[in-house]
Amino acid sequence: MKKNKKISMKDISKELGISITTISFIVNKKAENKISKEVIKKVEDYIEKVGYKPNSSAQSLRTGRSKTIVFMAEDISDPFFSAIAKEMETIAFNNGYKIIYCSTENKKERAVELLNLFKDRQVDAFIITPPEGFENELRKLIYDEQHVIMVFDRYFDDFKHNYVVLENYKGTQEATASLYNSGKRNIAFIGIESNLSPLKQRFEGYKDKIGDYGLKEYSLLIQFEHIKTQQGQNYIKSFLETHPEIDGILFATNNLAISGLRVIKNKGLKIPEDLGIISFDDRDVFELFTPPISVIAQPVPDLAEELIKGTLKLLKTKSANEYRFYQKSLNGKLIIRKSF
Amino acid sequence: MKKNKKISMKDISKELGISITTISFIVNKKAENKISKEVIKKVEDYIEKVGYKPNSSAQSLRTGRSKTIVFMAEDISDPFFSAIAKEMETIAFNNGYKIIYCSTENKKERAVELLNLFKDRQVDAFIITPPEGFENELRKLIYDEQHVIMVFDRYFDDFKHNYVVLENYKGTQEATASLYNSGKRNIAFIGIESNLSPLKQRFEGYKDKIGDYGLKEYSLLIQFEHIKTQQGQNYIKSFLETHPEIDGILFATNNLAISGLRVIKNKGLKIPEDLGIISFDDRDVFELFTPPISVIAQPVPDLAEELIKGTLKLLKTKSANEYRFYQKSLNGKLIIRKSF
DNA sequence: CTGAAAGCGCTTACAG
DNA sequence: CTGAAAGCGCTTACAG
Repeated sequence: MKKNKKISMKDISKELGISITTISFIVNKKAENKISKEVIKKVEDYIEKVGYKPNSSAQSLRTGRSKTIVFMAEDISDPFFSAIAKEMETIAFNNGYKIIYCSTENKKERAVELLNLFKDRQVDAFIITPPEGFENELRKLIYDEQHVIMVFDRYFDDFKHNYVVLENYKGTQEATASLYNSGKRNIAFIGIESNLSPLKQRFEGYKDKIGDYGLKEYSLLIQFEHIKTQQGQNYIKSFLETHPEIDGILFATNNLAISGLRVIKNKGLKIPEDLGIISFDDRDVFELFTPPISVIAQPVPDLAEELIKGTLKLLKTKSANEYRFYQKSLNGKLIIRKSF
Repeated sequence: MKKNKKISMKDISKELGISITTISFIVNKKAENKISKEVIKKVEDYIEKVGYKPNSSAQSLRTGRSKTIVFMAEDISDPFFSAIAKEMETIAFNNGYKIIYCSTENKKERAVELLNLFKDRQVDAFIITPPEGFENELRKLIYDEQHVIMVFDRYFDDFKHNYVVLENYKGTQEATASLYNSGKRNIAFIGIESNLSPLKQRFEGYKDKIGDYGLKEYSLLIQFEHIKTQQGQNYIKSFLETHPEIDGILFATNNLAISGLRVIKNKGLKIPEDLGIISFDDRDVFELFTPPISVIAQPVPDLAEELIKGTLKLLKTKSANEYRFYQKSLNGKLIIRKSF
């Protein structure tokens, strides 16, 4: 079946009459000051010629490191997470790491299942967007010290961990302020019912700002599973109908805004005349919408870079036994278009 | 560092006084008719209790199979490919396979690089969207018979291979017909300059249909790297300006349509009055656009299912030495909205 | 029905 | 500067 049998160190050793040890050192670039220049050259040339690649399973078995990172996204098909995945890819590969992806769908059970699937499977690091209720599993995972754990998009207060997140509180403060500055005085917040840090902080940012202005608070929190459903749209619709005075809406996530925009279109409401709109996260659809929707954009390339570079750094320092927490919080970027 | 050392078969063997062989059979469900019920029970209970998981590197090293599939997408951050990735995920995991992703960006050099990165690294299968000019590498890869190779989204005529693709020719025929039936008589095709099968066939479908109607052909082919750029938009703009009689446009891909819609918006052209529009591939933005854009949607869940199930099937039959080509061609779905 | 043993392809401590 | 050898944790042909 396998036509050309793969070549191993043993084969090279026999062919060149050089010990496996020496070859291993050369392959792993640990030959400096140990092996003579001629031998190195000879081996490297031969490796080049036959296209030898070390067997990674054997390496992993021997070293306990697999050069594999699991990216446990909330949903790999979400534009935000897939953009992050794309950005991380090249940096990971350039450092000899491969990335396995999976999606928790923000469900604790699913996350636990996935974790069990990968936990003992020779994975070096996890980049995780933990769903609600995942604290204990996460804490255990960190405590075990078997893997590097990098938490993304959210974090927990009750224990220390590595994370890369956004300044969500600041983001909605700014967003609320810009709606206010355009003259809106009945500004609503449409968010998600959740204890996850970004969702809570986005709500807080709005509430505090509204408080500063002495305005009335209007808020609708939708359950995660209804964000993209007709049910979710119905909630938004009746929310708007019970509060016809609302003249501005801040959507806490892009998917929420998309559901909201469907409702607004169906009701024939005019943006920005009837309603000023701003959303978290940028997407093509916001720019192409009529009128274009203002957003607080997340700095995807920066987030991705922090995530993967941080993880790789921890992977290195961990084996050197110098462990420090990696915690980054980046600012969102307000992009004003024509929606208020 | 590692707090709780992992348990191995040897540990279980010592603990229970049962040979490693027996334990291996039980773990691999090959114990039936070989090992007594009591021993099986005893071992299984112990495994359950201590949460033993076999070391996958050791398994891979021994068997030569890694239970890993590489998904070499054109671009994992593209909504189409990330949706496919998401759909494949669960089925793969349920069958004990993990998926590593990467993006070729439709560049041959990048694809070759990625291939070299993974080729000898104990990967069982590749699901590939090959870029243009990748035929020879692909052919070699298939000929080597080291991996299962499943080609996605496009195929090559000059050699036989497994693939899952769309009926692109039919798709643009239908699209052209529906533009015609709405009264448009100067229908243009905006596509990509490429020899890749879907791109060629989409163009062919349009040309043949236009020929059937005895209409004049208008076409603009843009290079892959300009699809999302300002340059690409400039091409579209001047194309429309040199042919002001054009009253309908068929866009060959979603990204092309998005660039086109930007141009149309900027020029203040009215859809559907001035221009009827239809695009390949569905996206949120088309539904939310004013007016909503008609599309030929690809059946993402079906494509993904065929892809991963086909790959898993080949992975099984290959080891059983019964090799047949897996070739599927699915129909797109015309979704009529308000854009003509 | 069960077990001893070889070997997959590496890395690395040790010896010289 | 170089090599012999142990061992990572499995699977599987072979023996009984």
